[in-house]
Amino acid sequence: MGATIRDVARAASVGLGTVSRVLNNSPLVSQATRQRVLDVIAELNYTPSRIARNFALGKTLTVATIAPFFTRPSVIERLRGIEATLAGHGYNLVVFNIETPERRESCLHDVPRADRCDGVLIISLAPRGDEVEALLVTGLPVVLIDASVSELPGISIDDVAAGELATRYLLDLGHRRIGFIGDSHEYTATFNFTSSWDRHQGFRHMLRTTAIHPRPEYERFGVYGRFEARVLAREMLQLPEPPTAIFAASDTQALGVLEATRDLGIEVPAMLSIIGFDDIDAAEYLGLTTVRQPLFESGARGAELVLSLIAGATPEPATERLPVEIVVRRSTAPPAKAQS
Amino acid sequence: MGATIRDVARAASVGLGTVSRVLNNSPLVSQATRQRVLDVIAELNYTPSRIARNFALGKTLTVATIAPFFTRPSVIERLRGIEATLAGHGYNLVVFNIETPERRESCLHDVPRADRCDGVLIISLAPRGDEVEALLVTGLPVVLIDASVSELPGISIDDVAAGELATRYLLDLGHRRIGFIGDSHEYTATFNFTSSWDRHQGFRHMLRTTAIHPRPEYERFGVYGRFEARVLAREMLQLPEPPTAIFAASDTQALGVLEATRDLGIEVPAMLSIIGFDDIDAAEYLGLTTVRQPLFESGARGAELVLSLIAGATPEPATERLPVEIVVRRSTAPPAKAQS
DNA sequence: CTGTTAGCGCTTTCAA
DNA sequence: TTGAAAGCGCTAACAG
Repeated sequence: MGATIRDVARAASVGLGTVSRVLNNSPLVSQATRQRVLDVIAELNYTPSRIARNFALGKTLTVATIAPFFTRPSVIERLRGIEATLAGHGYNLVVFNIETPERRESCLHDVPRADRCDGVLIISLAPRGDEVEALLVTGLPVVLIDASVSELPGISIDDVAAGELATRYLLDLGHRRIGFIGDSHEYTATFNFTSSWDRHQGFRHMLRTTAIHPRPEYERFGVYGRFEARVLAREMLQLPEPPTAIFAASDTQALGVLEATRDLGIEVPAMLSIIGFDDIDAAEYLGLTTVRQPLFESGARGAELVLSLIAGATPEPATERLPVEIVVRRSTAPPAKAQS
Repeated sequence: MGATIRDVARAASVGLGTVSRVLNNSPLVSQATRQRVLDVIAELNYTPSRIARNFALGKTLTVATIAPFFTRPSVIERLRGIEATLAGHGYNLVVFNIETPERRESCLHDVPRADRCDGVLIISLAPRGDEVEALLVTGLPVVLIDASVSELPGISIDDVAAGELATRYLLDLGHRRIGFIGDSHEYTATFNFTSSWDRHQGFRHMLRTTAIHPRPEYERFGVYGRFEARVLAREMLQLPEPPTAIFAASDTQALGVLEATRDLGIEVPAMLSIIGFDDIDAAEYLGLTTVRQPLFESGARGAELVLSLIAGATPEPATERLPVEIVVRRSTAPPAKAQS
């Protein structure tokens, strides 16, 4: 509780600096002295003060993570990855949960400051032009996870390509009437989430490539969440000519679609194929076919990246792409009968 | 980036202390001086260094939270509550995710130290005798959330009573063959989780009170999780004389039971009533009857408590009990036919 | 009301 | 190899 480096120095009859040196494993200490100091340290049950150390070093040994909606399984999984690697390097993880646009602003503005943290991780939120500027000005290492911006380093997947992948999978199965359920523009714009939008781009592109006209009634957007998706899916499935397959921008939304089929007595995959995105635990559990992205790894990799930047690496503002893959389970199958 | 309090003092031609005073809203500054300083601060775009401030104050402005298994919905909800109130008070939340007994040890040992944080919150883990001692010795404010120990302040519900409540509800519905699915002792002992155990105690007690003999085959325990619960439930439901109702120690486990009924073609609630615990989002969603406990509030309240202790309140080592209530939804009903 | 000064506990030159 | 000394930027106690 109370011993300071000075107490140790005195008790070991060495200079203050020497104690500091053994603390920091400096090679400039004789074996004998080192041992003596070590003994005294143990005896006094001394532990160097982290605050004092940080102050002297001008560092915080802390990485701040700004994340929207803790409650989303994908966010948590990434946080787990971050926490695990940070802990392995003696860094603290301080978290900021964003649930309103106001808080997004204030966190983006206040958190990235050298006296608060040594680096910052931002999950799923793409900073806007001026925000990027502000971030850059701080000089602090910033890395984006699940978002990308040309001026900042990031870890992400290629959402457009992943959207194409999912769509192509459905197409290859023989589906031609394919629906998409994702986040509404108004909603994503508030926070500047980009993944749902990108996946939708991929969806559209793949459809066009296959000479299929996107039908507006097959594309519905709402606030992220199971409930909202369920409502949207219900509407879509009650169309005179409903889709035979639905691509949901996230597993959570796919679960909503699944609920809708249950509400309507539609058999999956016999009458409707569903593909989700993320591969959260529940997906495996419910037999949902989905596009798997490395969630935990994205966090771990992002943390490694900030750590290396903190250690002095030059910030290469490139987005590192992680691989995705389709995990086929029980929610997809060829359509009941052929159609044009 | 660079301006220090000294720069401000110089530019405003005042003493160092005066700047500090306006920074800390001390009333001992004339309005005129204050304004001048404020102007210079704005002009220089100065922000006081948090690290230096912390060092001078001997505080960290940080609360550490030790939580097992981020991925559990209940843990996340509590964390949300903690984050929200901490943020509202300018405190940082640094989190530690426990997924192994080793990490439990090391966190419990290393995290609660004055140079790391000003207070600590521990979720769902009850420290053991010697651990409590060690905690007490640090002199740091420690509050338990969803756990209780006589020497430490805590926020919790009365799990035994809640277990009785759930059981009584089933009993009142007319059920007599009631099963229980909870965490195995080996599992909870590793981390020293206590809630499942306590709920089981309540279950047993209420059964006895009603003169019903607990049947060993109606009580199954396994590692926490949907999958494990599903397996256990399946076994239980395939008994020659299966229970007509099951009380699961958590909603997550109740979901597993629900899956089991689906596997077996058992109708809920016609053939089997299910009651869960926690009232996580999915419960409402799936129409699961459950015992609701204030998750978010427990975090918020716990955070308020540490904050008050940090502010100097005397640590009253009492467990504050939060209320629980049964939320009746579609997974419970009277048994199909009367039985003794 | 306000300026000055003495640390907080550690790291890091700089000499020896 | 080692000791001594100079801060890191801020707060708080002490004179004015």
